[in-house]
Amino acid sequence: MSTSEGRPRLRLHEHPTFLLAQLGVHTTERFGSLLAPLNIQPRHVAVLSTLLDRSGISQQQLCESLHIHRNVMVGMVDELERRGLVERRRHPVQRRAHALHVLPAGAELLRKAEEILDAYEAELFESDGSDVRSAVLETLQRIATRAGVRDASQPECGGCGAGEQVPH
Amino acid sequence: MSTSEGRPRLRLHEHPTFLLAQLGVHTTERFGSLLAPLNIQPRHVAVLSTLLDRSGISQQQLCESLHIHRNVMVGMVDELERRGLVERRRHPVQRRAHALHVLPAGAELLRKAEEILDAYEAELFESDGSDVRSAVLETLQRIATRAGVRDASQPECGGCGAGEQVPH
DNA sequence: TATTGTTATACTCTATAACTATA
DNA sequence: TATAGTTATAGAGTATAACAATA
Repeated sequence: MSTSEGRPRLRLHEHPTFLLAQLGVHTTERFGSLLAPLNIQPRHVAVLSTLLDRSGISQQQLCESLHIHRNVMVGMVDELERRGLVERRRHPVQRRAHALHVLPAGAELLRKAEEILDAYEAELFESDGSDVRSAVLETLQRIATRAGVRDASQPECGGCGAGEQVPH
Repeated sequence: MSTSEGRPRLRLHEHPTFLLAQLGVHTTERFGSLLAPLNIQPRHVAVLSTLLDRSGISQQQLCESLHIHRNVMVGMVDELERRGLVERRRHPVQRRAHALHVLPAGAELLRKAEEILDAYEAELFESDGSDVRSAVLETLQRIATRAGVRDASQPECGGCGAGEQVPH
């Protein structure tokens, strides 16, 4: 009963929690629509991008980076491998692990996807200068760090843009 | 082949699209955990908050505000009504519509939920002053407007914080 | 015993459609 | 015919568990 009449109730869009939730769903959905011609989803972009940055990592490492569960990752890598975009190779030291590599077709597809992503984000920031964009990015990264999301400056931290949860 | 070697590839967390997606999922999950003792979810907070602001609206109007489909809303209102938190009354002019109202128990539960939400958002913004917080909020609202989310300044625009999609 | 990858099953959520009653 | 609400069914996605191979 401490704040029962002092300050007026906030509407949903005055709460960053709800704004972030709605923005996250909306941008993912929109980016997914823009990716449709390439026949991939945002999560595949996350996988390809991570693998291109850190070639040869295991599925397990990939799972930890993207917060996608092992069971789900199997199917995703299956599909990407079937389409000739990535490849499972023998791991140099751990024989029970696979070493994942992006194939040329995968790198080319990623390049096209990133063009689409860049265009979409340019649309998001419209007439804003690069200073505003970097300020917003920095703010989001800071909130992410505070929210408990792994340090956004670390290369092993990724976002899949699809909201998958790891079972516990 | 325009940008194939000029600028280096951006990591996932340098893309606001992926940051927003991950933040949206994370904050919703975290807020949901904090709400667990009240036995409700973020979407229920959105419903109660909207109904308290606009008492007597129909289910259809509530659906449009929160971007939740009619079919899903039936079950949500059923549950809230069963728990004595909201009530379906006769609509004064449209006999085929229901007029939704928050009951005292629902208002009390919402008050507790908003205390939890305020505490969580204070944690998100830690040592930041109210000026930083309002700047971030304004930025998010501006991006939301640009992204095509309905004008965040309009009272009939809400976010459910759960990512439900309306079938098309 | 713990880890990596895989498979199978059950469950949750949601998309689609169809229905009733009002207008 | 169109709208508000409801119900039922099927499908997509995911959690849980269990398994084989390796360490």
